[in-house]
Amino acid sequence: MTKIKNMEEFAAVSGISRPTVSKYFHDPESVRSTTRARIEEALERFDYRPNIFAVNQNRKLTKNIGIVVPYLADPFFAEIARYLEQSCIAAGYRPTLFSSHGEPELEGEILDSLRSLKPAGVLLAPLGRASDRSKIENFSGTVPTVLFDSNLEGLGAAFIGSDNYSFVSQTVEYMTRTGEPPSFFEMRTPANPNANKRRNAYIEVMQRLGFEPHIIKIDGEGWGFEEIGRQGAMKALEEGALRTDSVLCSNDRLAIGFLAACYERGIRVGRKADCALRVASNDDHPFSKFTCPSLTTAAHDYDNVAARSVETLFELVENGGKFDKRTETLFPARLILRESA
Amino acid sequence: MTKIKNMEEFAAVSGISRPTVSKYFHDPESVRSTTRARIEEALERFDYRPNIFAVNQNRKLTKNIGIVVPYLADPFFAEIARYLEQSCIAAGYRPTLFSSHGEPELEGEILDSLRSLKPAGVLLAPLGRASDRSKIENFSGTVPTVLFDSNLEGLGAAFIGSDNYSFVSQTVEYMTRTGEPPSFFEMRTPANPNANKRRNAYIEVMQRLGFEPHIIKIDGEGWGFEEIGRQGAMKALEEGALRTDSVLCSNDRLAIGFLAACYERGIRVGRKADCALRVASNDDHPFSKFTCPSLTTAAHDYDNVAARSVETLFELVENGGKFDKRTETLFPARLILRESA
DNA sequence: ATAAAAACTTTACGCGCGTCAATTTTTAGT
DNA sequence: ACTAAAAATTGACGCGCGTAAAGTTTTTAT
Repeated sequence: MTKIKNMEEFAAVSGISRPTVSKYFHDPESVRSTTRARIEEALERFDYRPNIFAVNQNRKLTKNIGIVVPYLADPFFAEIARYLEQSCIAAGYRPTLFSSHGEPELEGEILDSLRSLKPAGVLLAPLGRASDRSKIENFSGTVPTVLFDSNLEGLGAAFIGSDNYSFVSQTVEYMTRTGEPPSFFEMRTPANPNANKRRNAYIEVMQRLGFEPHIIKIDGEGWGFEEIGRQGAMKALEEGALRTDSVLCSNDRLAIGFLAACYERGIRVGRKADCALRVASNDDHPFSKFTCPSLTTAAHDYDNVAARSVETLFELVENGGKFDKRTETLFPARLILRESA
Repeated sequence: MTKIKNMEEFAAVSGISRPTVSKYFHDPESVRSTTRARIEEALERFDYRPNIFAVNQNRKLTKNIGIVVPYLADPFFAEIARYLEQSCIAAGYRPTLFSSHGEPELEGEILDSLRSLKPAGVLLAPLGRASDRSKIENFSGTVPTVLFDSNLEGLGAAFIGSDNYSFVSQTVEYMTRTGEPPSFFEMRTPANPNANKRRNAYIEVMQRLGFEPHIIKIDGEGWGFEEIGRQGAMKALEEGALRTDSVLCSNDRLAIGFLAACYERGIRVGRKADCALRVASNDDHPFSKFTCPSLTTAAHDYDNVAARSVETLFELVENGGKFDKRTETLFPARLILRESA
């Protein structure tokens, strides 16, 4: 079996001219079926693959897609990244995964190095408040960009995410229907814009239901939400900051910390009679099934968010990188009843 | 400010010849300091970056490095990947992160697409038992490869990981010293070779200490360890499979499931007097601090494993991709005492 | 100051493939 | 079977940069 060095040689052994072979690799459907058969048969025998660097150098538009998430150590983002990756591959693109690791500077550097990859498009879940708006604006002006998970108003060609109102209204309504109205437990300066939407939704829903909103704001910076939640909960429990026996955490990672604090202090959490506190939350984090007690939460529509994100990006790419107007697509949550509330 | 299209133009505005500019980008130290100053001054004014595809097409050795982990939704791997990424960047390389997502076929596809990236080297944490040995053997014969976390005997130019004996001996010795000897809780057919080493270490240590080993093997396939651990624990607790009040789990993710099962069944876990069971584990998973109770475990030496892995890879690359003989470097564990045991 | 070494410039080729224009072959349609 | 349309071939150029050879300038050392 001779080694095939380049497309020239491969064209020779397959009996097809190089330009036609090139066309085949660009789009197999673009050549006659008999030709395609001959190329694919040669492909079986010689396992040649076009030099990816030469291809990308010459194509005006590459098949590269960048996927950027804010914090990969959060399994939520790892899961969604997985789905996005697979969808891109299935569509014939080459995804590359990046994590900002919670650092705004790194997010900027990623966008820089992404630019030099000349990607056909980018799926970007920004850090949020900490993001360099102007940098992202500049970037998405050059590269077709779809934002997901975390919305930065007006940035990117489209945004796909979850409807935070749907999350909070379901959890609040459930808790008020089955017991006392919840306090809202969140970080004082949340990194993520979803947090603000959730707080506002909490206030609105509580008022609509005729209850007075009560928000517990805890200190802490960074992306170590579990620890922040744990310490914040310790403090809140010590100070008796809860008005009722119900708490709604802004997100599951805070709730994980909250439950850990309750356990440490010997407070039984759950909806059973012998429990002193009910805790619910939002996100349906992969671990929320394994907390003690298991966490009642509102689940993202993972699949739809991810699927719609890639769909939108592909539309954007095929549309030349521009949409007439920026769209925002929000998917509702699904309430997951477990033991904690 | 004129747009710089290529190195030719950049060389012109910087007043240096293109070959010298090319040399600069390959290694800034390789040009005279006055020359370097002029280039860097021009760089300030024009922010030009060499076309990465053209560079990689022509260089015999790229600056690309592949990082492959078996399961990115496990925060342990996300964390180690983060460290590896940053070390590579600091050394002037361009890392690309891949996850096999627990699927052997995907691991193979990643190696294929990695090959076409012509990487200078690859840091590979294989799936383990499910990996296609011959494929990895073939790959590491072509591409300088360092294995980490999960050892496949004889494969890759080197292996860097943790000393499983150190993990288990510390946890077993601690548990026997402070209470009854533990049973060992593990999957019947573990995906990871570390699991086998841990079981053997458990048997050895127990015998050395004069206790009879007792292993509880649970069913389950795949990478959803928490759920496997939870169900296995439910079954084991129902059947009264525990010989003593102590359990050592093969890894933290199983332990997370175990603790969830205990909580569901109302079994108090911990080292206090009112507790019925002690549970310890291995890995120091990022979440293990927030379990209920918090998990006593043996921690990987994350930093050293990661640092040594990249160091070894760089040595390998500088050594032309071959070592005289394959080395295995193991780092000992550090016992983390928390509440569960 | 002078010779040798080091660094730079000029010129030129090649990498592997995209793409175009002109030509030839194959397919499809009445 | 004849013609127009579709597809493939041939030949050639260019992408942006690595790299080598030969000549020129600058630096280092005696």
